[in-house]
Amino acid sequence: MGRNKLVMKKIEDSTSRQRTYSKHKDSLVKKANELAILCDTDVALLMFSPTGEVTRYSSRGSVEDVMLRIVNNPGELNRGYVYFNMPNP
Amino acid sequence: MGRNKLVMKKIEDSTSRQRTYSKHKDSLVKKANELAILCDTDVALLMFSPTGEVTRYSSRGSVEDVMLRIVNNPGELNRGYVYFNMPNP
DNA sequence: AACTATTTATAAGA
DNA sequence: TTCTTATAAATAGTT
Repeated sequence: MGRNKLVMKKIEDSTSRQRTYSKHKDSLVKKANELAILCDTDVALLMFSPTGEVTRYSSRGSVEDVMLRIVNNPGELNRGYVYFNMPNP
Repeated sequence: MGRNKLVMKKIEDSTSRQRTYSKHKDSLVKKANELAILCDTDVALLMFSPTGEVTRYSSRGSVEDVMLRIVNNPGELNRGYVYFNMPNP
């Protein structure tokens, strides 16, 4: 989006890549938080910048707390969605 | 966004809440995947629907694999961002 | 760090 | 409920 259409591949220029990461990180956390509030749900988000800096968001307690909800309720694992290594659209 | 401005509070009507959850879930996973590809980074996302259904996304391996990157590199924890229970903007 | 043209997401409506 | 569409929101490239 923006001035040009998005091409879904790695941004090769490291400065642009870091800048894009920073923008997208903020909006991803914002949207995760919106979802948690609007729908009154638990959301946990964890990501690494291209330089290895960690960003964590959790709607309730820590990221680990949200994950423990799965550990403590294994049944939930089998009735949700799992996305692994999605291919480019 | 859309026809009206978004009010950042819990959607009280359960049907609307579930419908909004479903849409936002899909776009959140999409954006997490975009970030992972564009910036060549690890992203993990975990959420629960209003009815308890789990959605998990990870750019590499499982959500647990991404989390293990933190466990295995505790130093990273201290130079990132942490968002806990963000208040409404 | 701000701007803005444009793309993308989505709240209501059909 | 699945599709449409008007509008809000995100953002790529620029300054």
